[in-house]
Amino acid sequence: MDDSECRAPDRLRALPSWLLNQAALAATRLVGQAFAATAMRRYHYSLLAALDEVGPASQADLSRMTTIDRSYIVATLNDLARRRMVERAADPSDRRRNVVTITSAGRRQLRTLDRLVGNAQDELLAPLSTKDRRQLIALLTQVVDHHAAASSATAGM
Amino acid sequence: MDDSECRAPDRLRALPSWLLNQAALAATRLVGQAFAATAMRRYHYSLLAALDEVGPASQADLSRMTTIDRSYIVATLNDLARRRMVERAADPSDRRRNVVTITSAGRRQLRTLDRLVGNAQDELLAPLSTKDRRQLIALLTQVVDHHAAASSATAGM
DNA sequence: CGTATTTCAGCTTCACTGAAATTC
DNA sequence: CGAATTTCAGTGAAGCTGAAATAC
Repeated sequence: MDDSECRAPDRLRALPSWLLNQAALAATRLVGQAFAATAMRRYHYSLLAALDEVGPASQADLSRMTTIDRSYIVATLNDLARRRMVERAADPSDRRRNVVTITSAGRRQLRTLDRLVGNAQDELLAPLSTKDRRQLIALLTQVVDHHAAASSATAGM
Repeated sequence: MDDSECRAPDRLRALPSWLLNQAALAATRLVGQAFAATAMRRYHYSLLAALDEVGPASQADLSRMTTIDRSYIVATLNDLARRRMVERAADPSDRRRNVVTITSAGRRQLRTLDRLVGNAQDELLAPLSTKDRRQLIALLTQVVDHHAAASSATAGM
């Protein structure tokens, strides 16, 4: 039983879309393992990080910032509110909106998650040099920004 | 309504795992749109490509090659067999195994999908120069191979 | 009026687990 | 006996749609 069946076909290995999906899968697994002990998932982290960085925000804004679907925002904020990591209040200036605010417990949890996420990034990029890591980040950022701009343009039509 | 809510927080934008997930999402969307008219999904393509490249194979081998879960291999091959794009036969030398073979209809479909996938790659990497595309592929390949080796090592324990 | 926000219900893809039946 | 293969049942995360209620 050699490893001839263990390497992906070159047809797939040459595809950027396949490579991206495989790499993203590895990333998701590593972050998931790092978070396992905290009973938090990536979406919890994304929302806490966004709220910590931009301050109180509406759920629609959070959805646009993080690209997390509006329906998943609701469910994830329910989790975070139950654990007293965020607070929801009606926006007095626009009563359709909720103003979501991170609590000090949320900030404390965020610091823990920051550390766990950082370790997972190191594992993820273990085979790359510091220079290669920067290069990968720069290339991915170009791709992501390009398609974020494209999708927000089509969303407005 | 400026775009202050439309850009992801720097905390997330700096994370390789976040960038990979966002880029993989764009890739999945583009390939999905390209395949929409064919009623085929990415997994159908992966299996057809693998069978075309390595010849007849067992389902377990296909699973290891493509990293598609064994249970999903069954379902996807059912689809492909119903459309006469693959054939399943018992392996006379090991009656636990099925030998899966691509048909000429499968090869014909594969050529169509190859073209659609190629176009999607071009859209995906549109913001990058030819040199940058090669660089991105090389970096992703290093990451993917590293974690493929790691997971096949732990799988054997 | 149309549009935006929150929320809920539901659908699909897909990663993963467990277990049964069969064969090696 | 243990181990591998195929298959099925089921779980959960996550992307996406549609619609209702409310407010702008």
